[in-house]
This record gives sequence, C-alpha cells and structure tokens, in this order.
Amino acid sequence: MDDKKLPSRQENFSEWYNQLVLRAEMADYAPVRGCMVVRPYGWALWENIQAALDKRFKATGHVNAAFPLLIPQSFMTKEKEHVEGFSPELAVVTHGGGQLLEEPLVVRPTSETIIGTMYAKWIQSYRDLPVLINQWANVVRWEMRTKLFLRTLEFYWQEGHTAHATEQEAAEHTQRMLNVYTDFAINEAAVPVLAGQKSDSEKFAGAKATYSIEAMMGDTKALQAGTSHFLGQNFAKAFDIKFLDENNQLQYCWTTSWGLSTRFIGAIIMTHGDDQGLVLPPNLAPYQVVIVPIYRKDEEKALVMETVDKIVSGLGNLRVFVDRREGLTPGFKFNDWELKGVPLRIEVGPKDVQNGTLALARRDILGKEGKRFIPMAGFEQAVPAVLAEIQANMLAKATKFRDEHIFEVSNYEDFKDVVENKGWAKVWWYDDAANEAKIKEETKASLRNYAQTEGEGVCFYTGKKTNKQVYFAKGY
RNA sequence: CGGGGUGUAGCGCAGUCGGCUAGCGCGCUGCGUUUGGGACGCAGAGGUCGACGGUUCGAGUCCGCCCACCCCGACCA
Repeated sequence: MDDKKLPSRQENFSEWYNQLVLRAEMADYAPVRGCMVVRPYGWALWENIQAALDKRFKATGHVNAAFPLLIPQSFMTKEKEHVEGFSPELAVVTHGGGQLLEEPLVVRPTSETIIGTMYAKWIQSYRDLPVLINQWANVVRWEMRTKLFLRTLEFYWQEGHTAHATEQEAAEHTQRMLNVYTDFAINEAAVPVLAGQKSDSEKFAGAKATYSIEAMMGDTKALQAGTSHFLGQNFAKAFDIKFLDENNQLQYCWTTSWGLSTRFIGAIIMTHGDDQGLVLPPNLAPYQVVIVPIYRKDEEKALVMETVDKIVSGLGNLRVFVDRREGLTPGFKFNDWELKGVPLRIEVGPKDVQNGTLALARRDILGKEGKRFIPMAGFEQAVPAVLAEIQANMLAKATKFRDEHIFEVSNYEDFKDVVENKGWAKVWWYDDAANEAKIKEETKASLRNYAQTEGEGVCFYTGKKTNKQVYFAKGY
C-alpha cells in the first residue's frame, strides 16, 4: 500500500480497483464484514450524482419522501416471487428494547412492500393517480461476497415507486425512467450504457419486466448500473392498491419501481480509471479544477497566491480547490490529484505570473500531451471550455472502448472465445431459460439484456429463427 | 458454504534452528534546508506480536482450538 504506484489494471484489475478506492479516499472497510464507510471524497461524488438524478426526477414529475427502514416480516411474504427472491438475503431484527418482538422486523432490502402498503391507504380514486414518489435511502442485503461500492451489505441508492391507472401508462413510465438513467449515465457520468430489457431469469423478484442499463468496465466485464421495473399489478394485488375509475369500477393499480445505487460510483471508477488513478467526469467530479501554487520564497508565494485568488474568483461557478498544503512538493501534489481523478489541474508559478500565463494539465490526457499554457487573459472562458472538452473526450473514449469490445458472433465456439477473452458477445437469441442457464454454467457469461434490434436472424445456440438480439458477458 | 491467503507500530512487511533490549520502509511530530512531476538532513513519538489454551527454564517463533479480514468459486443493485 505504501508503494507509490498502483498495481496496473492490466496485471490485476481487481487489486487495482481495491487499492484505488482506498487510496483515493473514496471508501474504507467498516468494522463489520461486507460494510463500507463512504468517505467524504466518495460521498461528494455521490452528492453530485444525487443532484444530477434528482433534478431529472423532479423534471419528470416526482417528489421525494422517506419511508421507514424497518418492515414487518409478514409484508415481505405477500408477493410470492418477492419472498423467494429476497428471503435469503434479509437482515432480521428480532429484539427491541431488550424484549423479543412479537413479529420480527426486516431491514429493508428494497421498499416495494412498505410503500405498497402506504399506497393502498392513500389511493382511492383515479383522481389520486399517478403517484410518483422517490426516496433516497440505504438498504441492506446480506450478500455472501462483497466488494467496495459494487456489492456491500448496506448500500445507498434512490428507489422510485409509482402507481398508475393503466398498464400502458405504467409501462411508458418504466421506459421513461430507463431513459432518464441512460441520459444521466451518458451525459453526466460519460459512461456509455446499453439500455434494454432483462431476461426472465435475471429480472427483479416480483416484476413483470425488468430493464437495465449495462456498462462495460475497463476489464470488459459488464456492470448493471441501474434498473427500471414494470411491476404490472403484482404488488397492487398483493397489497391491495385499488382505485375507482371514471366508470365507478374498482381496479388495481399498475406500478413501477426503479433504482440506481452507489454501485454507480464503481462504474465510474472502472470505466474511466487508469493506472495513475481515478479519472472523474467534470460534470460529477467533487473538484473540477485543482490549483497547485508553486513558489520558493515568501515573495514568490505572495505574488503567486495573488494570481491564484484571481483565478478562484474568476471561476466562481466551478468547483475549484486550491492545494495550499505546505511542505509538499508540487510533484507530489500532481500525483496526488491525479490519483483522485480531478479533471483539470492549473499550475501557477512565478514564471506564469511573470509571463501572464497558466499551465493547464488535463487528467484524461496524461503527460506533456495534456499539458499546455494559456494566457491569463480570458481564462474565465478557456477553463470551462477545456472541462467540456474533457467531458466529451471521456465519453468518446469509453464509447470507443466499448464498441471495440463487442463482437457479433453466430456460433458457440466463437461465443466462448469472445466472452472468455475479448469482451461482450452480441448474438441472435431464441428465448430459452434452460439454455441461458446452461450457457452461464459453461461460460460464466450471463445474458445482460436485449438489444434494440430490428429484423430477423438465427439463434446462435439453437439455430432457431428469432427477432431478438441480446448481449452476453461476464458480469460483476 | 467450499478452496486459497493473511493477522507483528497508522500502513506495507522482515523476524533464521525457540534465546537475551522485537526490527525495517513509508507515514506521523519538531527544527532546518527544499519546492515547475512522488525532496533531504537531524531529533523524536508510536507495540497486550489477532484471542484463548498448551509444551518449555524461556514462545512473535512449536502444538491445539477459536476469531477476524482479504482473494477465488456457488447467489446478487
């Protein structure tokens, strides 16, 4: 850990990730197995993710609320598939106030049941619909194997829960929120994702249909980065969520739920990070710009800091951090902020003050290539412009990488080679849960989601005609 | 739950065949010199060697049991 350099992604991607998360001070291991502490720098990134999503939720008509952490155990058993899916991973509270509880309480693994219960109480008429509520919350799932951000016993997320009068409206809303996630991932996080429906075997416990956004990590493994579920009337029936329609007919609601979690931080790290550390997209980075002042003597310091102050006030709308730490060399600070992934570094030294210039160093392009001097005059426009370039470049780079690692194959031999050594396989697929399970068993690759496809082809596995194309890949 | 690994200073590690005062690097504190790509000198602080039990004149070291964490597999946002 005290080695200056990280392990390279090439030689050990997993170790690279673990050390990076710790050393960049994103998170730390908690005293309880499988739990993590999200450190201030990691949480600041999460806050920016929250802000970007929350803005989009509000724009699509949602309001925020908070539902309780503890759920009566009996609630979890009301929807058949939901129980089966979640019972293995529930944390259960059996005692309270020193007494054995009459009914155990589960710590929410997700909130469909408790929110469904409340919706049943609140919804009477079609005039009450739709109900569009989101909550920012923590949830607990007792996972066997954990990894910082990607899978921990407790994690933070948002879960949206909506109730609608018609099937079509609920189905459209499921799609709308999937689009919101896609837009967020691409335009804020610069994480190119493929949005599509999950196979039946991969769908949410209790859903009619699950949709996901799938991202490709730097080791070409797939990460489910967000999900949107069409719940049909499953939960409405289990929790008695009913309304009277315009014709005075009693009907069950159609509901949806959708979530995106702190796992997304893992997606950002593994999509953009390099051997030098994190590379954070300007739109979400806790600090968009770090200024490293360079000086030797007090006279120089005074001059340099005067310029630094000018820059800070000139960049009032940006998240700027000035590294005022004494006793560290500029070189150390450069490396330190590169590890932390700050998109743009501004160096201000005596020579710059004298020449009326600033040195800009881009995080997405290391070394001399990414370093250039700009005139002090007009930096207020130049700096945001560079940030926009970085944002665009990061997306382009990640998209190129992803596209270069997706291969269309038409037979099982090629398929195995691709998912084992090359990346994702895009194939024509005739739905068959047994075959899907067999492929997963044999190759470790899972069906990520259905591609947006037109036309017809021949299933690579069965040779049957089909109009569906899917992505298979090893996943996190 | 299976397989592998690791527990010695905040972090990373060494500690030989059981031996006397438990060491190294980084970090940390103080002072000075440094500062445009991971600075240096000097002086310091910091340890129930994961826990329990055993063998022994003597245990970080040997034996037993337990615990914790990490990695790889079966499940998952």
